[in-house]
Amino acid sequence: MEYFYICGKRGMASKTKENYIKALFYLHQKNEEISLSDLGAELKVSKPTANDMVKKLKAEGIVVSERYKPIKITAKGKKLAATVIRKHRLSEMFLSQIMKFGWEEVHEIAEELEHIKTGKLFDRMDEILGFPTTDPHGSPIPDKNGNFNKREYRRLSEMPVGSTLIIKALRDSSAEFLQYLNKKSIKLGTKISVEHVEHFDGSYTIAYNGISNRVFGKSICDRLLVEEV
Amino acid sequence: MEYFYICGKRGMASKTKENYIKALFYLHQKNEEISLSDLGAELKVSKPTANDMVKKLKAEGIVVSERYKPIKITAKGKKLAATVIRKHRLSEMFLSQIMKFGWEEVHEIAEELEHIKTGKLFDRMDEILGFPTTDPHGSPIPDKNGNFNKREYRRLSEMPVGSTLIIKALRDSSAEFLQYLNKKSIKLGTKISVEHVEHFDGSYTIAYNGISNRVFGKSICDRLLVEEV
DNA sequence: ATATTTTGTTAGATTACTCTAACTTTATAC
DNA sequence: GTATAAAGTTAGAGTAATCTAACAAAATAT
Ligand SMILES: [Mn+2]
Ligand SMILES: [Mn+2]
Ligand SMILES: [Mn+2]
Ligand SMILES: [Mn+2]
Repeated sequence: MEYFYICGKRGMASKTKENYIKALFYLHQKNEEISLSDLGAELKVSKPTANDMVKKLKAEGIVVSERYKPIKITAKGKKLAATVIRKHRLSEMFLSQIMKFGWEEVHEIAEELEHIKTGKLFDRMDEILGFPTTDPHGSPIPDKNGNFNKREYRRLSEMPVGSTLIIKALRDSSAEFLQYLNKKSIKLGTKISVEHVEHFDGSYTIAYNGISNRVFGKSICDRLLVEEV
Repeated sequence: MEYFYICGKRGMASKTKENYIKALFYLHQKNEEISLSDLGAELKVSKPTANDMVKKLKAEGIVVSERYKPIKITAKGKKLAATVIRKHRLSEMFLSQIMKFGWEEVHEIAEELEHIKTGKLFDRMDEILGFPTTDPHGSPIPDKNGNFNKREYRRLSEMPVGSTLIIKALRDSSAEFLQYLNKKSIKLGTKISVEHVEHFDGSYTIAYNGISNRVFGKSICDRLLVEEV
């Protein structure tokens, strides 16, 4: 006998599905075509598990996929992803600006908040925050229609000696990296000037906050997104 | 082959279990001994479903139960319930005071927020709110050790003619009742005086907000908790 | 004291999500 | 071009939460 299994309203994506959709969206940004292995790795699940879910998402029109072929996210999938990412980033901004959490603390909490169904919670956050366009790590907050107003920033590691720059966003928002930046007093908006580039190892010598001669390795400069003043 | 199925950290109650624990706590407040039928009804699940969960909760020391005997919640169960209720009521207070939601809107959102694992979210709410002791409906917020500072208010329906009272809490926090109170401009803290009691049907004629001769039926007066001025 | 109703239990099944082990297909390397 | 490696699939199974149908025990009513 059939009965309806209710996880919230009918047709609504579960927390698990939402996490898959988000992962698919992030992977698609790096590479149009998504592999099952990457999807599994991203979500820390086995390939058969990821495969099963891809079949379900395919049936719902969220991805297209054929046997042995890479997965592609559909327009519907991207829109769903955007609504979850919107909830995530508005939450991070709210936690940071209104509740005074550090930018290294907000992601973990937002990872849970993003699955809350009641949309007006996020609309109210949006309103209280004054309709922000970026999250505390400089990533864009999609609008209610799922459109990202994506700014194309350059990596600090690409910029020449003599540049005067502002830190606009991060390519890594892990708590570890953010704690490192805290220690170095680097924030979004910090103005820096490139004093020297060591071409041998890609390290940068920069000045900021009135102090010069500060050295950062290539891997750090690769993670910092900047804009010319 | 056995493996660990992780829903959050090991030993942590799932969202479903938390809802059972909360329901058990509420039922225990009305009646020390809890029936499976009541538990099922409260959570809108079948008796076998409730029965299965009770067996699991028993194995975890959250309830005591024997075949065909009523269920009792243990001290451990009460403490767990209190932490969920604390999250719920702090959330309601935050949504109401800081995010300016109506008291009729907060319960639904808090029902989801209460399951968020990250404790510091609620500690920060507590701090921002100035360590409140009651929620927007006048119910006590348990402290971090699970202690309720329960005030024993009287029902308006028990009070005699001539009483001067303040509305302190509600015995029903459904959106429908709260919307009714909104329409009648009744809030927590509203000062009323009992002008007449119709013993035939239990209806009350009261004055408040400078207007007298306002009639409320018994079922309404039964839901309002008051304190003498 | 028996009949009826309520309450609780058992059995069998479904959905969602996950795993490991074994296999197949496709890609890469030499 | 075959050998090896990587990626994807299938099969079988487990946990958590839920259901219905059928039955058993306890409480209530007559
Ligand atoms: Mn984040
Ligand atoms: Mn998440
Ligand atoms: Mn509530
Ligand atoms: Mn809940």
